[in-house]
Amino acid sequence: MAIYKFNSLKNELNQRGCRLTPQRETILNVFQNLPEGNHLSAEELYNFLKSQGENISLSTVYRTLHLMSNIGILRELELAEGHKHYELNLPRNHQHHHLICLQCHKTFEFNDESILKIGNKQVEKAGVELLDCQLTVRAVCMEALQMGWPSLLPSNWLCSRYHGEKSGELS
Amino acid sequence: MAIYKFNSLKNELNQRGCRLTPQRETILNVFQNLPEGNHLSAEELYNFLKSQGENISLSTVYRTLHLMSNIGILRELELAEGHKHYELNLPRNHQHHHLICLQCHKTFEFNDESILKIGNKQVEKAGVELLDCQLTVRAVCMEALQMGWPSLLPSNWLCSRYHGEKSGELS
DNA sequence: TTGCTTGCAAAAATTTTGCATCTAG
DNA sequence: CTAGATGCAAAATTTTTGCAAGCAA
Repeated sequence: MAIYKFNSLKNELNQRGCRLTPQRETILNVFQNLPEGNHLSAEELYNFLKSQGENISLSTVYRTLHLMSNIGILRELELAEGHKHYELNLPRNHQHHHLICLQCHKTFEFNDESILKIGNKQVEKAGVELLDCQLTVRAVCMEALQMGWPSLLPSNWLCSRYHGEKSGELS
Repeated sequence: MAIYKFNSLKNELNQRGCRLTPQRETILNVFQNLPEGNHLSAEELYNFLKSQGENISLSTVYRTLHLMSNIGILRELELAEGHKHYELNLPRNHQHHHLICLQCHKTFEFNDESILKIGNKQVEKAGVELLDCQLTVRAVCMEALQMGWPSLLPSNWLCSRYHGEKSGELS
């Protein structure tokens, strides 16, 4: 389950002149233990760490998220409004994709191997190196459709599933 | 070139209990005249409008961008760090996708018809209605690779192409 | 040791909101 | 007319930064 053990992370970082600090290790661990399909924003990660007794500053959280995304260890997700979310960037063949309802921000996940093939084709054509490849489908969910979206939907109606920004909580 | 004429936009809005105001029309026009491949953030749109002598408040810009994205007239892009960008959500068969270098934020566009097919399959399976379907590929560009990314890349090196957040300016 | 990292607090950047006023339908 | 929209200014949110002190390699 854990993709990055202490040493592979260390190498990954050292190779770039970065260091493996306890904070970075802790943060990566959180992501490794996150059930598939969950993802965290900077703030959520910060609060989660705090709730676990880990005292890592919010700046460090932001800096770590950036670092790990730029390296390709994490992937940055743009699901609903507000903040970015992050999750582990699994080996290519395990990457999944997202379908989001713009009404309730509910997120569905799906896999499709041909997506990576498309990404690879483009990457090859452009002569660049692929880090992450994600398909994002924005849609309107069944519940909103049943409520009569678009014309009959009360302007401030909220899906029963809508709860703030998130689609999935840390269980 | 103009997808939405006055009346189709009006219908699109009225159908949802929204009104066609001069501000909304002006903003849509900006997007319709934006060369393909360009996209604007809220701030950029606001400044552009100002430069054209249009006095539309920043709040209205934000409110309009949200409205139009939720309706499916605009699509929200998550290219590089910082702010969201928006562009016209062209008819399905003209949608394009993005490849972004995480080092220089340079954006390449590409088309691939099979992507929409994948999106449609998922949308059908989930019983939702598709609004937008975009593949985002994050990568490291050739210039960074030539500089020796990852190991040899000076930590604060910037691609020659890097210029702030944007990949393309309003010409 | 040396230079990358951290935490803190302050600042910047981005987005949202309340409310009085205005206006499209 | 009336519900929806705007502009303004203030507030909230989200993210970045400078700098002294700490620590991995």
